[in-house]
Amino acid sequence: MSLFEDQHNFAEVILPVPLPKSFCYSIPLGTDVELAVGHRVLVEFGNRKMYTGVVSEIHQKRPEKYDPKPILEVLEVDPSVTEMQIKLWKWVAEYYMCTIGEVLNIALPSGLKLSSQSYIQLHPSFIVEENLEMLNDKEFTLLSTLEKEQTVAYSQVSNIIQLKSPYKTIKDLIAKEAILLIEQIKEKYKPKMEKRLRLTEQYAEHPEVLDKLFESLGKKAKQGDALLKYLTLVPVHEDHMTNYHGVSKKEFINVGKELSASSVGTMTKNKIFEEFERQIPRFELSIADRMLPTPELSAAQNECLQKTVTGLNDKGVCLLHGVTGSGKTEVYLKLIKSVIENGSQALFMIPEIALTSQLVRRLKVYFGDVLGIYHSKFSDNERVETWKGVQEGQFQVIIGTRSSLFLPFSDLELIVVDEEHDSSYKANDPAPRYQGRDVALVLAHFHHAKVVLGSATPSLESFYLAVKQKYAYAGLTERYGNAQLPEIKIIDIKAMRKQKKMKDDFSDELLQLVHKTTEEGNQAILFQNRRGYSPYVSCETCGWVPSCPDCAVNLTYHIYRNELRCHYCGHKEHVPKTCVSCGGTSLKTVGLGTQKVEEGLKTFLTDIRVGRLDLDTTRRKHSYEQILTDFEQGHIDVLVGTQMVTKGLDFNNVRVVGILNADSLIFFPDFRAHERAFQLLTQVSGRAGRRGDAGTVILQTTMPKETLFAKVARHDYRNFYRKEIQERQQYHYPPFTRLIKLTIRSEKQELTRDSAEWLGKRLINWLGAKRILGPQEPVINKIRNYYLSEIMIKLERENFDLKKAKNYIHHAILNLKEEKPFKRVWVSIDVDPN
DNA sequence: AGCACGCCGACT
DNA sequence: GTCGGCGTGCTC
Repeated sequence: MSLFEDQHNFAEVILPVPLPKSFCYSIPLGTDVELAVGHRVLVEFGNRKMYTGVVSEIHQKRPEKYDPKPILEVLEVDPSVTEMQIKLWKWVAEYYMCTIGEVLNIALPSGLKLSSQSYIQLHPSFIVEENLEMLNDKEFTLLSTLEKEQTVAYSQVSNIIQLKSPYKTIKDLIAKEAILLIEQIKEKYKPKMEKRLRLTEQYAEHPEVLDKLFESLGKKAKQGDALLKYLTLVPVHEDHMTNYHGVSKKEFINVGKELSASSVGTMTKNKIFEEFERQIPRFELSIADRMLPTPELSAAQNECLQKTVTGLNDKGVCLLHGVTGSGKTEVYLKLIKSVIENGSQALFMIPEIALTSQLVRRLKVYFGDVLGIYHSKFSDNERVETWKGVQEGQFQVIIGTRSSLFLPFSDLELIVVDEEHDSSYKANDPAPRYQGRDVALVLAHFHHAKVVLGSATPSLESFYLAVKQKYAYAGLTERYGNAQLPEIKIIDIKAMRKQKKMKDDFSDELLQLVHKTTEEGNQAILFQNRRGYSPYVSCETCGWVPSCPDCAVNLTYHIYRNELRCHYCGHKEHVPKTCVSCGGTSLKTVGLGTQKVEEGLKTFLTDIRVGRLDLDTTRRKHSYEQILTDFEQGHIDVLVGTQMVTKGLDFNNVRVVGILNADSLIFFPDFRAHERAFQLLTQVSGRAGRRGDAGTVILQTTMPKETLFAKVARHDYRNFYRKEIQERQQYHYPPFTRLIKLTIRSEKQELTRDSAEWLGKRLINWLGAKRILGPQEPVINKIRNYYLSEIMIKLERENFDLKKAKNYIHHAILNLKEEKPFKRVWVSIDVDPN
C-alpha cells in the first residue's frame, strides 16, 4: 500500500445485471479522461466477463470487505448519460421495485453497450509438433484448428471439440501455455458516413484562380462540365463558405449521367476537388428542411389552447379532454412550437409509433430537422443517433413511445402524452414494469417542465385528479370543421335473430349500411376484438375442444393453412381429421374472429374490397403501413380489424363503423373492464364521420340494456366517470388505492400453489389481511408450461408508509426463496398493474 | 442474469 | 475413469 493508494478515487458503477445495487470499482491513476458521473466505462465483472457500466457516483470510501477491481476503460470523452437520467433511473427502480440494472438495460440503447466476445489463439511460442505427448485428442483437434484459422471464438470451441462445456480443456491449454484467451470488445454503434466532394481551398477562396482553371480546362470538356455542374449546385462564386459542405459524391456523379466518375477522379488527383467524409443521419430529413407555419386554430381550439396554457402555468399538468376528431393535435403543435422558439426541448409521447405514422409525417412537415424519432422498434444505430441528436441539441422535439422518456434531455420544457389512457404506456414483461404516463410526470417534475395529458377518453386516474383540481382541465367538446359526432345505434343480436334479421354475425342493418356507404364511394370499418377465424373449435358429437399442450387456453382456428394456434405461446397444429376424444369426424368452429368477419362480408356483399388489420396481417415490417395506405387511397372499401383500428386512424371517408359483438369487452374479470370497454368503444366509434357528413356506428350486442353501451351511444363520458369512480371508491380500487401485483410462477402446479400460499400468509402477517387479495390462480393459469398464481396487494394512498410496505414485500419474496422447496419459484412484481 | 464449481449418475 | 446434469453460490 503506497501513500497514493489512499488518495485513490472509487466509482460506483451501474451494471446491466438484475442485482439490487451498484458496484464499486477503483479509478486507475493517470487515465486520459477525468472520470465523471454518467461516463460509460468498461469493467470486468464476475468471471472474465466484460460489461459496459455507467458511473453513478465518484467517492473516496475504500470498501473494507473486498478489493475493488479497476475500471478498464472510459469509453467516451463526454458522458453519454446525464445526472438527471441517473436520478430518473433510481426513481424508476425504487418505485417499480426492480433493480437499477434492469432500468439501465432498457434505458440505454444497446448500441451504447459494448459486447464482449472472447476468442482464443495459439500461443506464439507454442509449437504443436514439439508437444504432441502432452496433448490429448481433443486438445490436438483444437490446436490444429487454431493453426489453420488463427483465431477461434470461444463460443465455437464446443463445436470443434464436441464438448458441451469446453472451459476445462481451454483452462488446461492456457496452463500449458499453448493458447491465449483474448477479450475482444466491439463498439456496436457505427455512424453512417458519406463521401463528399468539394473544391480545394485554392479555388474556392480565390475566384480569379477559379476563372483561370475554367480557361485551362477548356479543351478537356468533361472536366469543364464537371466543374460547371459543381458550381451550379454550390454557388461558390457568391459565397465561398458554401463550398465547405460540398456535395455528396454519389449524388454528384449520378446527377448528370454524362458526368464520368473517372474525370471527377482525375480532378481529385489534380487537387481541384477534394474528398471528405461526413457523418449523416439515418433518417430522411428531406421532407422539410425548415418549419412550416403551424395550422390556424379554430375558435374552439384557440380557446382550448388558452385554457391549457393558463392551466399549465397554474398547475403544471393539464388534462386536455377533447372528443374524437376535435383536433387536439393542432393544440399540441402550437404548444410545442412555442417551446422550440424558447430554445428548449419538448417530448411528444404516443402509444405505438407504428400505429401513428400519419402523425409522425405531419410533425415532420411542421418541425423538420429539429424533430427526432425514437421507439423500441428502431434499430440500434438509429436509436443511438437519436440519443446523440438529443444530447448535442440537434433535436428539440422528440416524438416517441414510452422508452423515449429515457433520452438525455437537458432542457425539457414540455411533455405531451397523447392518448394518455392507452394501455400500451404500461410496460409489461421485462422489468421495469413502468407506466410511461406516470414516469412522464416524474421526469417533468425533475425538469420543472409542464405536462399535457390528452385524450378523448381520459383514464379514470387522470380525470379524477382533474376533478380534484390537482391537474388543470381543458375541454374540446366539438369536432373540428363542424363535423358531427357519429350516431351510435345499439342492435339487439338476439332479437334480430328471432326476427330473422341476422345473417350469421351481421345484422341486416349493418350490411345495408355498409353496402350503401360503399356504393356512395365511402368507406367502413368493422371491429371485432379477436384475431383468427374462430376462438375455438369443438367436436359436434362429444363437445371436445382442442387446447394448447403448454398453456391453459383453447386453440384458435386460423382458416389460412387450416391451422389451430395458441395466441399465448405460438404453438401451431393442423386441425385434426377426427376428434381425439370420441373419433367423431366433424368439428365446428365456435365464436367470431376477424378472419371470419372478413369472409362473411365477402359472401354477403360481393364486389366490395375488404382489408384486414390485425396482428396476423401486420407481422411483416411495413405491412401495417401498406394496408393503411391502401385504405387511405381507396383501394379498400371496408377495413376489418382488432383493437388496432381503434388507435387514432384518421380517414376522411369513413362513414360507417360496425362493432360486431361488444359483449366480450365487459366480461373481463378485472376492475378495469368497464373503463377499457368504454374507451375502446368510444375510440372505434370516433373513426366514423370525422369530416363532412355525420357517420353511423352499429353496436351489436346481446345485452342491449347494458348501461355502459347507452353511455357510449350518448357520448356521455361524465356519467360513465361518475358511476365508475363511485364503484372504485366503494371497492377500494385505484385511484383510491395503489395496487401491487405479485405473479408466482413455477413448473409444477402444486409448487406454485404452495409457494403462493406461503407468500400470501407472510404478507398477511406483515401487512394485514385486508391489504392482501389472493393468492388466486388467474383464468389462464398455465403459460408455456409454467403454472401461475397471483397475489394482489392493495395499499392506501394517504397516511401510509409505502417505502416500508415495499420493503416488506421484497423481504417476503427473499424469505420465500430461502425456503428450500421454493428455491425454483419465480416471483415478479408489478406496481400499478394494468 | 451468467458463470464456475462440485457432487452425482450413466456411459465409453 | 470421463462426461454431462443440475443445484449452489458469487459477482465490486
